[in-house]
Order: sequence, then C-alpha cells, then structure tokens
Amino acid sequence: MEELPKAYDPHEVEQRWSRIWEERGYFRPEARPEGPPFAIVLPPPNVTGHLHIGHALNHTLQDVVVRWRRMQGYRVLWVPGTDHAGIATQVVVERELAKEGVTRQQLGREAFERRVWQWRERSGRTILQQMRREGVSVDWTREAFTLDEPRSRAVREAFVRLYEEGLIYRGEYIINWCPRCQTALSDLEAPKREVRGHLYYIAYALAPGAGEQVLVIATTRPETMFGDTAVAVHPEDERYRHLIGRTAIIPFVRREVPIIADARVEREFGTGVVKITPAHDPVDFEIGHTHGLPRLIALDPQGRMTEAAGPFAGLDRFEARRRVVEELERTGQLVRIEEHTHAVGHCQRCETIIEPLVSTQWFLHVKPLAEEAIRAVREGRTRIVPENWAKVYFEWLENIRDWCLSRQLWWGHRIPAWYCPEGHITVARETPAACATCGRADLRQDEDVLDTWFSSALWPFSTLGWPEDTEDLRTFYPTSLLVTGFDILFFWVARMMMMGLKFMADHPSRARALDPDAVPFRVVLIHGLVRDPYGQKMSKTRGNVIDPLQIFEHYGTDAARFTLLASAAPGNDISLQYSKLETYRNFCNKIWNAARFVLMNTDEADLASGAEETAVPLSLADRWMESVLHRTIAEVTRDLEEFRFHEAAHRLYHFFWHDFCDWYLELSKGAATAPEDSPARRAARRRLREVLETSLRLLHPFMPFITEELWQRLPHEGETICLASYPTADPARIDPVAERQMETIIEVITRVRNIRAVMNIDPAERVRLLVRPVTVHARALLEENEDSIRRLARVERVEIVPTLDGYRQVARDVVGELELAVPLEGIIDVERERERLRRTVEKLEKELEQLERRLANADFLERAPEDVVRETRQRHTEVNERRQRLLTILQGL
RNA sequence: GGGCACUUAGCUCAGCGGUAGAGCGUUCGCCUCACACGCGAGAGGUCGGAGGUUCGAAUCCUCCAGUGCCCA
Repeated sequence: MEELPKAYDPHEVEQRWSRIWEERGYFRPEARPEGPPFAIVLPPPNVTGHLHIGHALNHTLQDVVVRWRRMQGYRVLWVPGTDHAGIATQVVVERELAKEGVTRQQLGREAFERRVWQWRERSGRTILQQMRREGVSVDWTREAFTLDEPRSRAVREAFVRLYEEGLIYRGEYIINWCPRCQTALSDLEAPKREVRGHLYYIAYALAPGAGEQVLVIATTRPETMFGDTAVAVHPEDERYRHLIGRTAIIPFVRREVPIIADARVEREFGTGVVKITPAHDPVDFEIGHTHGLPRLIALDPQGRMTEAAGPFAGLDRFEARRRVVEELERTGQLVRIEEHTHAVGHCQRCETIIEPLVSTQWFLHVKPLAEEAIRAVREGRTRIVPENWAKVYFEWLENIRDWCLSRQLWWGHRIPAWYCPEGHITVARETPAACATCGRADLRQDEDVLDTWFSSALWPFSTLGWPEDTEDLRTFYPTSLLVTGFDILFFWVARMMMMGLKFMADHPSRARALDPDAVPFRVVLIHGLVRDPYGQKMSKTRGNVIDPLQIFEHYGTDAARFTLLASAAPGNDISLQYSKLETYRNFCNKIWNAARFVLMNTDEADLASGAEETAVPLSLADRWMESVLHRTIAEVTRDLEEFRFHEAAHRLYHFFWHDFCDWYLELSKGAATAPEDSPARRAARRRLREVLETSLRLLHPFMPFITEELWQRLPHEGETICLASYPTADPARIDPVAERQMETIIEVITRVRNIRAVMNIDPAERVRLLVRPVTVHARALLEENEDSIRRLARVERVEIVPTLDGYRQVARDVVGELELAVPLEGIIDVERERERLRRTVEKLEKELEQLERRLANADFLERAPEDVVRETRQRHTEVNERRQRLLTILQGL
C-alpha cells in the first residue's frame, strides 16, 4: 500500500474529484434511473458578481440532503442556475459605466444590453466556478438562467395567461418610484427604514367664514403641499367637526381645497388635521379615490418640483423642502417644528429615498393566488421548517396588495404587450403582426421589463420544461425540498407557491405525474444568515465581508462545509468563527490520519484473506464499536430526516474523533500491529477497515472530497462513494450491555491516567495496577480486557487481589465493582492523594444530595414515571457505594 | 404601533420537562512507532431578572429588562 502524506492537502484532491464527478455524470438523475425521484431546484444566485458565504451555506445544506438521498438510492435531480436579477445587475453595470464616465442613456439601450450580457457571461462563469469548488452535486446538464430562451417562453406564457384571465392589468396607481434608478418598484423592493426627520406644523388659511381663520396641519413633507387637493380630519373629531365642508388655502399658490372627513385620519397624529396629496402618498391616494379628489402631480420622475409648485418649480425635492420651510417661517405660517422619527421607503438596491408617485404600470391582482398559497401550507401540502416561519408567511399573504410588475429598466423580460396608434393593447406570446383590436400593423412594444421576481416565481417548473409537458415535469414536480434564507420568503417562496399552484394545477403533465399535487415543493427549509465573527451582518459598507473562496482555499472545502453545517442550528443565524474552521480543518486531518494508520496496517495478506479470521470472536471493543457505530448511523439518519444538520455534524465529529480514533483505534492497535501475520491480526485489521469505510460513507454528504479520496484507497464496492449506499442502522448490533461494560473499562483507564497525572508520573513509566473485583462478573470483565488496560493506561501488569486492605503507599480509586490501587512506593504525595480523593467525594456528595432530595419527596415517588424513579434509586445506590468506598480509603490514609 | 427571535462556561454557540453540553481559549504533563492540524489529565456555569404551572423547569406560562429582525 502506498503511504499517505502526513497531513491532508485538500487542493489537489478537490480539483481532481469535482472534475471526475462531473465528467462521469454521477449527479444526473439518469445515474439512478430506478430510484424514487427526489428533486431540488437551486435558488439561482444573482449574476451581480460572485457568491458570498451565505450562498456557501445555502448550497452546502442542499448538497448534504442531495448526496444523502442519492446514496440512499433516490433518483436525485438538483437543478442549478442563475438569476438575471434585473435591477440589481443593472445597478452594478451602471456603476461600472460610471467609472468610465458614461451613463446608460448615453450608451443607448441596445449597447447597454450588450454590456449587461457581457457582464452576465463573466459573472455567470465566476459563479459556476465557485459552485464547483463548493462541491455541489448539481446536474450541470440542466443548468438554467432566468433570462434564457426557455425561461422567456415560460414568462410570456405566464404573463399572457394571467392577462387573459384578468389578473394582470394596466392602470394608473400610486407606486414606489426610485428617482435614481428611474423605475417603479414593488412594495417589497422599497423597504421602510427609520429616518430622523421633522414634523412641521403649518397654518393653512381658511376661506372666509364663521369661526377660525386658520387651520394648523402637521406634515413630514411640506414640499408636497403643492399637490394637496384636500385637507382632512377624522369624522368623529369634535375639535374640527364644524370645519368640515369649509375651504382651506394652500400657501404660496393660494389654491383652494376642501376640508373633508375621513376615518383613516389618525386623530393623535400632529394636530389631527392632515393635508391630502393623492398623487404622492399611498394613504392619500386611497382617501382621494374615495372622495373623488383630483390627483395633482407636484413632483416629476427626477424628484423635482413641477409647475404646480409655482415659485418652487424645478427644485429638487429636498431643496424644495428647505426653501418651503424657510418661506413659511418668513411669512409666519410655520407654527412649530418637532423632531420626528418615521419609516421611509428606500430603494433596496441604491438606498435612495423612494418617491411615491402616481403612474401607469402593469399590476398583478394577487389576492386569489395568495389564498391558494395560504391554503396549501395550512393543509400541510407544503411544510415550512422551522414552522414558526409559516406564521410570517401567512401574515404577509393575508395582507397582500397588488404587485407592481413593470420596471422602467433595460435588463429583463420585455413585457409582451404591444400598442397601436389607436391606443389598443395587444398582449401575446409571440410578436404580433397586427393589433388584435383594429388590425393596424404599426405596433410598438411596451418599453418596460418585468420585475425579476416574476421569472423567479416560475423557477420550480420553468426549469423542468414548463409550459411543455415534459418527462422532467411529470417526474420531478412537485420538487421535494426548497432550501432558502428567510430574507426571500416573500420575494421568492411565497410567489413560487402562488405561481406553482396557479399554473401547475391544470397542467397536462399532472395527469400522468407521479404526484399530481400542484405545490412547487413539499418542504421549505428556512435557514439563517451568515454573520461575521462578531455577530455583525456582513456588508460591503461595513467592510467585513468574508470571501468564501478564500475560506475554502485556506481551510479546505470539506472543513468549510462542515463548519457551516455544524454552526447551522435550524433557523438561527451563524456567526462564522475562525476557530471553528480550524477545528474542522483539524478534523479533516484526523480523518486523513486515521485512514493513514489503517492503510499502513493493511497488506496483501489482509486483502487476500477469507473466512479464517471471521471466525475470530468479536472482542468487547469490537462489539462496543459496532454498537456505537450503528447507534450513530440511526441518529444521524434521523437528524437528516428532520433537517438537524448541526446535530448530525456534532454527532459525526464526536463519533469519529472520540469514539473511533481515541478508543477503538487505540484499542485495536495491539492486535492490528502485531508483528506476525495471524487470523487475529487480520480480523482486527479487517474490522478497522470496515468501520472506517462505513464511517466514510456516513460522512460523505458532509465532507464529499476527503471521503471520496480515502474511500477509493480502501477496499470498496462500486465506482464512487457518491453512488455507494448510505449506511443503514442494524438494531441488532446496538448492544447496551457492551456499551456499559466498555464504559467501565474506559473509566478504569481514565482513573489510572488521572492518578498518573496528579502524581506526576513520567508518561513513559509503567506502573503496577492492583484490582479487587467485587463480583465474579467484574473479575471476568477485567480479565477479558486486561490487555487494553495495560496498553492504554501504561500499566506494567494488572494484579487481581482479594483485598486492598493493608497496602500502603498506593493511590486508590473505585470504578463500579472494581477497586483500584496504583502502588507508588516512595513517590506518593499523601496530601495530593487526599486532595484528589476529596474532590471526587465532594462531587459525588453534591450529586447524592440532589438524588436524596428527590427520593425523599413522596410526590416524586408517587407521580414520576416508574422508570425515572427506578433509575434515580439505582443511581443513588451506585453513587453512594462509590462515595462510601472512597471515604473508607480516605480515612485509611 | 403589531409580530417574531434571542439573553446558557472568558468568547462563539448547541440543548428546550427528568443527573448542565460543544468548539475555541485556559491550567498541568507529554514530539507515546496515524496525526503537535497531535496525545493524556484538569479547572471553569445560582442557564438575563421576578413570579407561576409541575413530583420535577435552562427547558412550559406570565410579567419585566436588554439585544436583534420583520411588518405597519
């Protein structure tokens, strides 16, 4: 056997295997044609640049599930792809252009689109390279892009059908407008942020009449007063009831507006009197609609004041605010200013303050779709994990408003709508030759593109060939699982639910599908964000972004993956610790070296061997190892089934390092490294190889590269560990008696080591060990494992004695039914020994106290389950026994 | 304003009804023939505070304080 290097070097191994895996098509579902289908679509990363560590987490979680299911024999399909990310990508490319001193308008639409395509080629390539390094086992032959031809067809089909059903409409409504990006945005793309501003109290003059001559209104945006078409109070507000129906006068422009009553006015806000600006505020828009108020546009798409603002026309909105306030102050109409913090919409991509504007856009009437999406989750057809996110999902869908679909961007799916000079609209799947209404041929396509999330919403079926009736759609839809961050629960998950239910329910593929339900996925797994080592959110502005590639490079992909998995408690954020990366890098090295040891102790004779050594009876250590291994297999499998990756990772770590390496491997060394070839030596070696080989398969979904590399070097069946079978637990091999017995032996070894450490015995020196077994069982156990104790505790010989009374100059301890003594003539430090024993006794007494308190409680004995009471009693006896013996020893010192 | 989550060892975090856990750090001793990316032995916590439910609470409920996130 060729010897392995002393340390694991991931670089060459990772590159080699990701190439081979892909070339040989292991990750295509066709590699497992007979298995039950299992499908995942990858949340397509944006082609805005490169992947971040959050993607690495997302991809790793999916890859664990996918590799595990594939090994279990499922016909696994994992579809990769990228998202054109309309506004995000456009903003990035515009920034690039800005460095060259060019705007997209200067470049022109076609040239700009070419630039973006170039960008997407480069970014797409980078992303695919990064994903290969992550070790993701996707089917690259099915790669998709949200803006490629098949997806465009899907988008047009979806749009046209929704339009034909009247769910998509074009209309003039108030929308979120980004004055920098020059586009409309959906509500989701205009998140509200707290802004410290002011509340201005302004005196509006009243048109002559009985009573007051002025009315004080409060507003955060005085510059919009030029768009006011009313002033409103609450209908039940006694303070102002008598003013309803009178007329107020807008300062500077001296326009007259009515005073109206509307229940949507908050009485507690400011003076309880508000200005109504239907063209520039969503609530005012609604109020204006109810009262039939005109919409007067005071701000243009650049965020500048229009002619309606009279003397302020042409000013930028913020400059206009300053000037209006100044002028109001000068004319004495400014009553007062208060500090005021309020939530203001900001452009998700460029952070510019949103301007609510009335504008003609395309909308989707979402309500009926949302109802279906709610029902599917309520009925459990799709399960959200962890389930508390379901509440958030319901909350959002229940309060959903129509979705503004159109964007005034140049990067995206053009809206499939054409206009003729008569103003007729033709919405069609293919470019129409003539107007559907009047037949005129001179058509002009809508300039706008669709919200990028419209195409993303179709992803679970557009990637499987929809609208065609394909084999993939019949086989893999509904997909089995969706893994994503909570940050796009609304943007993406909810919308996929709506679209999937809308378009797949009556799709022809369902008739012959394996699963006729229309939901896009059976389970949605929500994970947290990856934060920096201080728990801070990573962001470019903070400058704390960790590059996943550097992490993979420095620690190795398997270590990085394992770190993410071990840190990912369900639904919780992760703060990425370098110390953990080191820990799992070391773990890789541990695995490597365990295999190195096994391979160094494997020779031709071992491999050629047959039945002879299977007759060698299993030792206690063997039975213990089998038991622990199978229990671990059962537990890891259950963890995976329940998406508890972090628990599985911790279990595997503990199993491999502390059970397998620290104990089994050490215990096996005696037999496995014997100088002479013998059935016992071959049996020991064979068992070591088997446990290692099984462990590698168990670990493979978590650490694909190192496990493949080592597995290939061990005797194995099959071409690749990727398609090897995942270990299954055999309950018959779980042996609690063997585990308990082995724990006793381990404890004996640990107690002796403790004595050695406390008494400062040279690690090289061998000591004698005297043991008094209390029972014949204990004696048999001791005799059977004498060799192990000798080697691991560095004991010269184990002497079984009928009594330990009378031995002087010994350090003593008690383990179950075994009393131990280590003779230390001349070197024993009695004070230390006393201290050592006293510490142990103290601990035991503390525990004893708790146990006694419980057993003294009549209610406990009466009401606690029988087995709990029994265990408590047994524990009490054991602890008390040990304490008594140690006390006796202590007194004899 | 409404909702959700979090507060456990020096640090970062698991655990979420029956004896307080991990990794790192820390103390002591070791280059023991797989591994110093290692081996062995330790120390370290009244589980944010106050009530309540329960035979039993870090774990369930209520309130309070602090932190973070989402929605209006």
